[in-house]
Amino acid sequence: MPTPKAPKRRDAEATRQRILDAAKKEFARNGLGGARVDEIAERSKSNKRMIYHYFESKDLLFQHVLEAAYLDIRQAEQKLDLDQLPPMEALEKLVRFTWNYYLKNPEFITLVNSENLHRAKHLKKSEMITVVSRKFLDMTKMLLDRGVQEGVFRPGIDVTQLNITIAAIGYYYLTNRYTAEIVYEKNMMTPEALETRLAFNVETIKRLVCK
Amino acid sequence: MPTPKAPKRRDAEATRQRILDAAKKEFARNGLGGARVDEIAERSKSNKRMIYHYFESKDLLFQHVLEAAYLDIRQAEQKLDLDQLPPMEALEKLVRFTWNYYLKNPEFITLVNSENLHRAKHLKKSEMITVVSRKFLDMTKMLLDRGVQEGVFRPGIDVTQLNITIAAIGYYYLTNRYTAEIVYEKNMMTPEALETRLAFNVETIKRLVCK
DNA sequence: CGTTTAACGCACTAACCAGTTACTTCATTA
DNA sequence: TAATGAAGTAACTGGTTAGTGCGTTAAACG
Repeated sequence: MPTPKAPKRRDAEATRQRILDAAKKEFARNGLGGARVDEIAERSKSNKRMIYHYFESKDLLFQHVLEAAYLDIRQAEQKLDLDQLPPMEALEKLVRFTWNYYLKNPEFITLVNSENLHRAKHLKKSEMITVVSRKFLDMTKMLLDRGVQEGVFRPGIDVTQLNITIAAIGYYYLTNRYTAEIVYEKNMMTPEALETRLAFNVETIKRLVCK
Repeated sequence: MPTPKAPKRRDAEATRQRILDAAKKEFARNGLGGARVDEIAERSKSNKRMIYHYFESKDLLFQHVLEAAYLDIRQAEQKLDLDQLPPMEALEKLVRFTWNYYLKNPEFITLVNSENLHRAKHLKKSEMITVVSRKFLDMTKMLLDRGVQEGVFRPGIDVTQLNITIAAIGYYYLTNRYTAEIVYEKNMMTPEALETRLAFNVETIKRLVCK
């Protein structure tokens, strides 16, 4: 008597999620163009037919992955509760959060890079992005205004420029670390190197906003 | 009588250069993976056989393009003559130069992005890079020391961190402008927007180094 | 002028890859 | 329990792409 075949469970939601997870890794590692649908199928322990069943095309799959990534970082930012802290402390918390998020979610950076190589054509189709982005802008605008009102930030700072700068000084360091290690002949990813950079970034932003 | 075929001139160096130029554009536009050798052949008014004759493989062609790009920016930096100016003015000149170089040579950014996606495997093989990078570091180190000695810069600033920050605040703005235009709902590339950003960057760096 | 060298280019191939076809297996529910 | 439709799979296809084989032609040089 043959061993009774273990009845294969079916779980649409779980399969969908496994595909999404595998796609995130593959897209982050190789970019949209370099990513292989076969690889995603294998890594998700599913198969190509299922990918096209749930996501229609490689581009649409990428769009889903990207949307999920943006949603995740914006949601995490909202949980920071910045209005519970004095402005300067809140700002420092935001700088540290941004750095640590990039560090712990390296896929985010590579996905965004890939999307910019494609001139944001996937993000343009997403309605969700506008909503979460506005919330993010509101949050930081509020922080900035509060800092000015309490007299700890100088007036006239543009929220967009500040946000871009906070992102830039962390993002650039991490995404360009491979070429930087050659140019500067240093290991950029030792715990000490990372700590040094974070401290430098906090200093940069504090000096930028202070009176 | 048919028009006699104009005898085709042969110029190895010119052909090589046309291939290199076309490759730079194609790699910058589509990344290493997305670039098409056929497209490079066509745009260079040569053909695929010539590309492989001069450059052996797609990867080696990419390496040549990347080396040329790094050499170009480093040479331009050396021409700034920063030691002819007071430290703070020299630093501002460097910040402005870096921004303008990225702006006028958008290929540079995309090539570097692509190389980092591939973990700098091409740059690792290049001996030239180390030489020009050291010169660049020497130049900025000298500037920083001079500023401290003259009492206009605070002591203890790390050259590498400073250089990375100067690059970051310009580079990030430009490379991520497509997604940024969606997130911030602003046009990032109008003359006014560019001017605003450059002014902000100068301010950021000045505040970072001042006492 | 004849021989050699190197630039040049057509046309091919072997591999690869996004997307599909045709089918089986399982879970739900009438 | 049988009908229905969704989940799941293997093998295939048409088009694309990096890389080549081989022949041609311009220039260099004795």
